[in-house]
Amino acid sequence: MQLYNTLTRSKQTFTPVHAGKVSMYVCGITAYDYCHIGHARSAVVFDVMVRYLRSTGLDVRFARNFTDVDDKIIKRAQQEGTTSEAVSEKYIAAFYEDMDRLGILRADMEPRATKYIGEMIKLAQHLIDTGYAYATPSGDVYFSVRAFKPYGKLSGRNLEELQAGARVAPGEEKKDPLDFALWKAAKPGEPTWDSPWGPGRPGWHLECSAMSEDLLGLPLDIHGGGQDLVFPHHENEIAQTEAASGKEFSNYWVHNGFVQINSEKMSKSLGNFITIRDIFGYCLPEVLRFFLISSHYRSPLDYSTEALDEAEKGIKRIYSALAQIEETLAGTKWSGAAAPAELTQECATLHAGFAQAMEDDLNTAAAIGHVFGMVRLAGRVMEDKALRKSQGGKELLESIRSNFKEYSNILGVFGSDPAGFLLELRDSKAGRKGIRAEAVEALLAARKQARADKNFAESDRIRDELAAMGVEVKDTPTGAVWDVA
RNA sequence: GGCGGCAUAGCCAAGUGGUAAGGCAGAGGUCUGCAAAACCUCCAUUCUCCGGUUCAAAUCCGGAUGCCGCCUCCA
Repeated sequence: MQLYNTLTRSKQTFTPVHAGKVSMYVCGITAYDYCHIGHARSAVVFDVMVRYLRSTGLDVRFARNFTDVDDKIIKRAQQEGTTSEAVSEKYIAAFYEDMDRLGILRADMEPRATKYIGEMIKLAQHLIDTGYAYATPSGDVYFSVRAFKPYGKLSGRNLEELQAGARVAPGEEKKDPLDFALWKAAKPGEPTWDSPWGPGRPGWHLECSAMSEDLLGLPLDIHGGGQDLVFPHHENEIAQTEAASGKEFSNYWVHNGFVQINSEKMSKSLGNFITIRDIFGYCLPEVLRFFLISSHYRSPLDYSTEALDEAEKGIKRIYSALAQIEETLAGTKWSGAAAPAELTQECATLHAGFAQAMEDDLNTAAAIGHVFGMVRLAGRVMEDKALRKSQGGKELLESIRSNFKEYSNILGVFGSDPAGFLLELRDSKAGRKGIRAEAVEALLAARKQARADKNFAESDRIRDELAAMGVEVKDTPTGAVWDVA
């Protein structure tokens, strides 16, 4: 497949180091708060990437870390009068809750920084020994950025540019403002570990270098994360790993675009910060997931409830088709007629189109276009009264159904039981609009009686009353069902 | 100030040299007691603007305008 590589700023054909196997490392969360929609996007993007690579037969080994020692965690622990460990445990548990609901597969390896202190100390010591790092009298260890010549290759910056923006915090003993911390000397009230430089804790960038090499070996095939990690986090990881090993760190660097609110970056300081669980209070998790994959992973994505509503309509249409397919295939009598060749051909073309879109830098937006094509095709088959009862129609619907199975395994959406999902979706919308199911059912019972009495005026009056509540009534051969407009 | 990205219909969104996917909304039709869903048809001679290269440009080049991101923790 073609993958956009931040390192080369171009799409490249993805070729793993070892044929048939892929090593992939994605920077996970710092566990100090509930995950927000940006975390959701990153998680979904790389989840789809793993699922897709696996669907093509590749053996993917996937690692995603948890940062469980960090300034923000320490600060949070102090605010809450608890320990860093308690804070990170709490938010890692919350991460799993949210991500499970979003349909994110567990990574094969989910290392935590605090379990890799020994490896990090070794790596820092090695960098000191080889002249890439130095310890200060107070017990900090810094990486000498100028000692690593390719520094800036990922983010496309030169040292002079960086020099202008660099700054030294009071109390730091950096030899150069560009240098960054590998190890931080202990401060009162912080978690510490013993090291050759005295008690302290690791700097943020070091963990990914230590853990990825230990778990996956060098070079990695793919290293991923949010766009904001390009600089300085990933740049610093490259410096650490490549200086220490003399090897390339990762062949492909993949970064997902931001989620924005009103075309602006979401951030706590702007007060436009939305957590995943906030959104789950509004719509079903699968709606959020569908929204996140409905545009290309590198584009900025503007969040709004209106956008979620639109995603909800889209996924509803897909599930409605799936439900109808199930219903049709539940029939038992089939005539011998074959399906028209052009419909069979269209099915094959759409299916190939889906794969081509995924091959092109994981273009889920284009892929979903083909999914809708498949929905329309199914609709045409079932619309034709003869075709829907024919052997050929049955076979076509079966292959459409099996294609959808494949799409759902790759995209992680529309894999639920269709009828059940549609009911859940209805209840979700009803809850949002304050519609009570019992009230609707009571009116429907009255309408049923009116219809039985051929009192269509009354029947329509009740329909109008329900419509005013935002409830749509559908008459089916097995009785009336309702939905929320 | 330095670096980078984006600009496609009412809205969302693919498309990076061969004559504008898809979704939502909208219009007409089939079906229906009436509806809804579904299906069919229609809905950008045109891709922010101005130049240029080319047989051919939304796509490449130059310029302008607007929006956004990074340069500090950040998915």
